[in-house]
Amino acid sequence: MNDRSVSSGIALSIAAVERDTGLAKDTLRVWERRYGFPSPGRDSFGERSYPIEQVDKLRVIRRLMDTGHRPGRIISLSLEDLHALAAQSVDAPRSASDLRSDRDDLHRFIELTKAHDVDGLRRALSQASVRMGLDRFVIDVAAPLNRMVGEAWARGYFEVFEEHLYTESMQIVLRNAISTIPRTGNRPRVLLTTFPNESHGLGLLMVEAILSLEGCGCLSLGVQTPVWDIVLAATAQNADIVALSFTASLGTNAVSDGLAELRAKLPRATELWAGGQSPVLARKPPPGIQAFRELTEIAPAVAHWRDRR
Amino acid sequence: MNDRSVSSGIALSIAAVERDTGLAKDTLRVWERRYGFPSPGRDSFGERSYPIEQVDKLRVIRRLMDTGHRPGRIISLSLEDLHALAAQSVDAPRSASDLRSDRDDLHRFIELTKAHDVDGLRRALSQASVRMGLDRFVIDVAAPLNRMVGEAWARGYFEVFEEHLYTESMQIVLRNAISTIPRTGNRPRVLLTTFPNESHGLGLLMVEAILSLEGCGCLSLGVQTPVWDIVLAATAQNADIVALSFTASLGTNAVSDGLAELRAKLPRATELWAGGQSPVLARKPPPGIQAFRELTEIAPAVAHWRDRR
DNA sequence: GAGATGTTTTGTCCAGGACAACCTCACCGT
DNA sequence: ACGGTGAGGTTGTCCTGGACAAAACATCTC
Repeated sequence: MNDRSVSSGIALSIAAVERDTGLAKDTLRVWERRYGFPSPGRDSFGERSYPIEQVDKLRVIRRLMDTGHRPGRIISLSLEDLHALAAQSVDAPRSASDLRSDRDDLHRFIELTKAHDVDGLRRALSQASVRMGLDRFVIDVAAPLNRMVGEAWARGYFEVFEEHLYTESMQIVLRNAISTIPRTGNRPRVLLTTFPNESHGLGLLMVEAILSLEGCGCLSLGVQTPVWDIVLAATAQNADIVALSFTASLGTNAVSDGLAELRAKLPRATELWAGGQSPVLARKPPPGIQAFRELTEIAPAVAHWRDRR
Repeated sequence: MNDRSVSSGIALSIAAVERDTGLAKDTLRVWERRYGFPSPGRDSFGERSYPIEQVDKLRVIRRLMDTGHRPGRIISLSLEDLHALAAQSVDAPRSASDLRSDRDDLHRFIELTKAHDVDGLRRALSQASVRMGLDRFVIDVAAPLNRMVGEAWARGYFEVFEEHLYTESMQIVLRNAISTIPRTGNRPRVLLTTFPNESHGLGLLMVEAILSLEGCGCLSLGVQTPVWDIVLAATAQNADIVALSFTASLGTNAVSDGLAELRAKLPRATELWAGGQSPVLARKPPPGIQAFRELTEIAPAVAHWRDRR
């Protein structure tokens, strides 16, 4: 309705910052009030005008919060300190399952992405998937690679667009692989989707790959399905299981509220499976919902479901 | 942070309504103040609690606004009147290019979607694409079908999840078809993406199909790339053209602001192409930006680009 | 009819206050 | 040593009511 957010290269409106950082307008204002950061200038209409450097810092803070940090503690740190913090929290949990050799292997893909060699990346991923088999590829390559890419971004090594290059390539490879799996259409029938505001579809594809290999009848609605429509779809398709995928980008409460709402509206007999990086799932699995921390838990869960029939 | 939006089946919090309708919280409050609708109840904390029927009506209003209606004029109409209005604005512009026989053909796909026969739909689309050739398929089937599906939803004929079923199937078919086109990697090199908050990737795929058939070197970043990262990617990839796709869902100002910002940051030599349903593109093509109303304009534009070299 | 000029409509921004849920941590009893 | 409990700090989201620029529309003039 106006051009408040035009920000010709130098500064952004509050709406543009919300768009680029994922932080709500209310949150941006209250941080300014409480912590003194961000400290936007004002344009000729008296409205906030955020310098690009502050927006960059906000993005890094947002990312660190996704990994468990709290704003009050980190908001006053310098950009360098924040990057150091990101690198440090990455190094810490490197343990058992991440063997050195695996990581070195995976680094190849990271470097291909960094070199912007999309064709090479796609070919390498595709080859790996064929060589290892889709299930091992998803669990041993796709999943850890996703994490590494996220970490690379947090450390400032990757730009957002490089993350997009990777995501797009991985999606294409996964979709391709899935389409070669013969559709048995067997039970359990699984409906796959994400909540609104959760636009990350990679997790969905990984789950779909594993479930399809297990011989489940998968139907993906793609991303961002409103709760009520998930219910309608599950009923219409007579789904045995509704599977949702989350990243940390979706707010904690959006996850727990949405799950509770969905559980309430879904028929008793329909199971609700939730997986992904959201902290909610790690801590307290809400009642009536099966939370997955690892992709490896899926196959046993399917077997268990079949046992119960 | 709390469970305000839990809304156990009966009513939604303002955040949930924003999520499900795409109307900003501020807008919801100001409509209530001005028009008396929506008129949410209050929960035990004194916070707005929107009955599900009002949310449904809001969604329809939102959709009608995308097609040119103004809230003040339609907000007091009943749901039936709104549906009638939707059906009417659909019938009106049915003219030249939409021949009767074509539409009957396309109705087959609509009915397959309505029957939730995903496999059948996917097969039928795939066959059509092979039979007609990808370029004609995109222009004569995919594009009008998209419009028909949107209209079917506005009329209340489709649920959101049925739209998702259609979208997902069409995406799979298009991706499949695109992957069979030999990658020449020739000029012009085109970078494809959408702005943040524009999560609809179908338009992108249709454009990618046409451009690839024309022998362009396409690179898609997927949806929702921040402006600054589009610039970085275009520079890194040495793109000749940046192509953006819009639906009417992205706010008018978000489109024009974003385009202006992007144009300012992009190198002069890089062309900026924008296409889709956004009203902004129809009315006034902003300076330095090439606006496309129809997919058929793309091929000549590519030819024209090559002429200039 | 085309263009200039007023008027209404509409979305977004603002300030500053409130509060429930969450997190942290010191304290206590076993 | 350790699990539980409660006080207090932290944090995101919601609230009210006001303001204003841009867009859309209506009206008048040549």
